[in-house]
Amino acid sequence: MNISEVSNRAQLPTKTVRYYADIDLVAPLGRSEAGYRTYSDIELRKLVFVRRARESGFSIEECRELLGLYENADRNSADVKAIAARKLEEIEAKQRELQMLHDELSYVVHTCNGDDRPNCPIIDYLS
Amino acid sequence: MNISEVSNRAQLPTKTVRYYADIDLVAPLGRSEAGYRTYSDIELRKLVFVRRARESGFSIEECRELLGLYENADRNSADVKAIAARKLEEIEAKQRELQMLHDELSYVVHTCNGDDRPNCPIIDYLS
DNA sequence: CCTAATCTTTCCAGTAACTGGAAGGTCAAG
DNA sequence: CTTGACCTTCCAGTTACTGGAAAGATTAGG
Repeated sequence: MNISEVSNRAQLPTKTVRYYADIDLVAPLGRSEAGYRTYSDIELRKLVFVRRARESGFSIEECRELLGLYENADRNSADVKAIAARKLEEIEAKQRELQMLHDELSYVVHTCNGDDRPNCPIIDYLS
Repeated sequence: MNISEVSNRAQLPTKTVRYYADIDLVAPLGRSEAGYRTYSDIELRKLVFVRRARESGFSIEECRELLGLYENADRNSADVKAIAARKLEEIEAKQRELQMLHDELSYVVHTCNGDDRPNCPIIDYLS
C-alpha cells in the first residue's frame, strides 16, 4: 500500500500519516525503489488504533505507550498487564465522562418540544 | 469565587480557565474592584462541561457550539433540538470508538496470564 | 515514446490549544 | 506593616497537526 491508500482506509489525512512516520509513532513497513513509503495491514491497524485513541483524547505519548503494549516484546507479561489495566481504567473514565456529556445534551433534546416556539427550557437550564 | 477556586472545582488549570476567558469561551461573571475574575456556579458548570467535551476530543469551536445550545435564546427550539441531536450522534460515535479501543486493550489484558513469563500473546496480536 | 494528470517526496511556515515564566499589583494573617 | 499566597498581563515555547511550494515518480491516453 502507498500512503494515500492506507490514509483512506485508516480515515486519516496523508499529512498526518506522514507526520506519524516522522515522529516514529507508526513507521511505514519500508520504502519503495523511488522512496515512497509502503504500508501493510499491520501498520493500517495501528493507524486505526491511533486515530481512535487520538479522537478519544489520548495524547501522542499516550498513544505511543498504548501501541507499545502490542509490540514491546522485551517487557514481561505482568508489566504489560499492569500498564494495560491502568490504560483500561483511563478509557473507562473517559467513557463515564462521555456518558455525562451525553446525559446533559440528551436532557436538552428531550425537554425541547421541537416546534418553533422560542421558549425552550434549555435557556433556563443553567440558571 | 476567584479563579483558583473555580479551577480546583472544575479540575482545570487556572491557566486554562484564564485562556477560556480570553477567547470568550467561558467568560467570568465579572471582575472584582482589583480586577480579579469572579465566577459563580453557572460558569463552574460550563467549565466542567467544557473539560469533559475537550477530554473527549471535541475542539474549542465544537465546545462553543455545544455551550451555545444552552445559552442562545434567540435561536428557536426546533433548531436547538436539531443541532443537539447532531451533537448527540457525534458523542455516540465517540462512545463506539472508545468501546472498540476498550475491546482491543481488554483483549490484551485478558489473554495475558499476568505472571513473569515474557511470551505474552499480545506480541503476536498484530502479526 | 511523449505528455498530462496524479501520485509521491522534503521542507518550511502557520494554526490551535494550551503552558511556563517574568514582572508586578492585591489581600489576609500575624 | 511586612510576608506569603493570591491575582494580573504579556510574551515566549510546545504539541499536534495542516497548508503550500518545489520537484521527482508513475500511470493512462494519444
